[in-house]
Amino acid sequence: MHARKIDPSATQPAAVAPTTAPSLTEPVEDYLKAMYELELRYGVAATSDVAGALDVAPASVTGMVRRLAAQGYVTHVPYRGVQLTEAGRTAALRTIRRHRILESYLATVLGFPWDQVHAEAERLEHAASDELIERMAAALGHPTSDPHGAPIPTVDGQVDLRRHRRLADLAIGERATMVQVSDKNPQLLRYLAEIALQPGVEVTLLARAPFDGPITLRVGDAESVVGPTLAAQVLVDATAPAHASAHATTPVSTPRSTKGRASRR
Amino acid sequence: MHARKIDPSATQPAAVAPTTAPSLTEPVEDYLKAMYELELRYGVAATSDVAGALDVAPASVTGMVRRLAAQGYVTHVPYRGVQLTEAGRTAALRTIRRHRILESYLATVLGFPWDQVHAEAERLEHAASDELIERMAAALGHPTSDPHGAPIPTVDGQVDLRRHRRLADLAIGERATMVQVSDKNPQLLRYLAEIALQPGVEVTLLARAPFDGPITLRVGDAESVVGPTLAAQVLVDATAPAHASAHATTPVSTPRSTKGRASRR
DNA sequence: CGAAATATTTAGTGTAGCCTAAATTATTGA
DNA sequence: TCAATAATTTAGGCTACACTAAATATTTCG
Repeated sequence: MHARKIDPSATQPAAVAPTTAPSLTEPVEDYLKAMYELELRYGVAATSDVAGALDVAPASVTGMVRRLAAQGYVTHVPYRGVQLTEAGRTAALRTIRRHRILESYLATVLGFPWDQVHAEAERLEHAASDELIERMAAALGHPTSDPHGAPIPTVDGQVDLRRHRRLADLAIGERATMVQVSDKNPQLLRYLAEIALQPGVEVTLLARAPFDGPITLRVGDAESVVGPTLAAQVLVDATAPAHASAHATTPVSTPRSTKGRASRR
Repeated sequence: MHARKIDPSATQPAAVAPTTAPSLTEPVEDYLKAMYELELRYGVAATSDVAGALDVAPASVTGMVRRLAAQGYVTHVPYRGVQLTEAGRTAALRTIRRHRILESYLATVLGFPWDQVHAEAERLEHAASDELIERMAAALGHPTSDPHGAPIPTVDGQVDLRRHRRLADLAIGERATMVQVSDKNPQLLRYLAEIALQPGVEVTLLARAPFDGPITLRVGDAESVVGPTLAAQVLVDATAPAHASAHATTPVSTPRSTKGRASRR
């Protein structure tokens, strides 16, 4: 072979893309996860929303965003919010996968009540190795959703992004299957467990009092009356065939260009 | 009630002793654990030994020791080493309990090979809640030793401190039960697994070549020849009655005043 | 015993993340 | 439209934990 011209810009070590996972710090993983979730909901992650989600001062978010942008995990237009890059999204989904598998394992295998698994997974998600996570997933038969019904991203970053209807929006007399609720409010979760309103369960909206009044439900065989705030947080799907637990294999995709999403104020 | 004089030094919040576990940082837990183990072996933890155990510079240890002493976890005589206080020992034993229960759980329930559990437990021990640890312990039937034979401290800080003989020190023809080996050397552990030399197994020392030469063993039904370095790391007990696995209930105690222990150089 | 070797501590730095207060930019509504 | 309000960033600090280099104490050994 003959000599080749060498691009001088290539003589420096050139920041080779690491083939191994770069091992992010705990705060970094938390920021990326929070930003992913905000971006999913609002199209963009606002500084104050991130601050609220992580319970830190807005100024701290600005500082972290600077670091994350320098490392290529986010793009940032000052005063305009943050968007994850591909690398950022990948990292966020990895953390979310760990979190949800941990939640599932803690609830299913170790018998944790479903209102406690979030807090526990929140800490373990930063410490568990990939091997541990995959062993847990295998022990569970590779679940596709966590105890609260949230979809578990695959190892290669695919997530079920289907949106669900809110229980609050059912028509009177309409029947549906409860599919999901946020894992972040233990009191709410305890109450839902009490009235047996959990993923996979059949619900019928029996009545809705006017002026945002209480909503009467049939849950399984029992009746419950709940407030509109609760009903807005519970997601449901039109009642499908039979099998109640894990979602069957269904269309799945990664959120690509999110541009042109609804902005929010 | 009448007016009282107020001690001005008491007007600041006064650093009330926390009744809940103070939640130590990860580095602090690591330092205390390392110091506990060094103190057990040598009576006192030398700065350079701590540095070696944690793979940090000696100067970093001095800095941390200052902080730990200020918080009451250790006492420090400059140039003379460190001793854990009661609080320090309690914290260290808590971390060690977590570590060993995690190792047991990972090996027994999740099928991790015994040479991998140390590294995994090393990270999880800082993140797992007490509740998780106790649920794991319960799932295992409250084991008293980990996969490498190390005794698991009880919740209230009791540990089995019995010393064991080294395999290397058996007399020729003597038979014993393998009881323990350090969890820190994966290669050694893989090799021991290969020759089936694991806790609970019967060993007989068949021959010892002179000048620190190789040692011939019968392990179960097979014969193996091992070096003296390996044989010095494996701990054994005079072969007892029958049951091979976990130690039965046996005298247990906390290391109290360790003063007057052998100093080491 | 005293010099060389070894262990330890001090001094001076650096980085990641967090904070508050003050400045700046964007948004809203009268 | 523009002033008030809200959101964001800048400026300046702080703490924990690490490092290197230099100073000091201890131990060992000729």
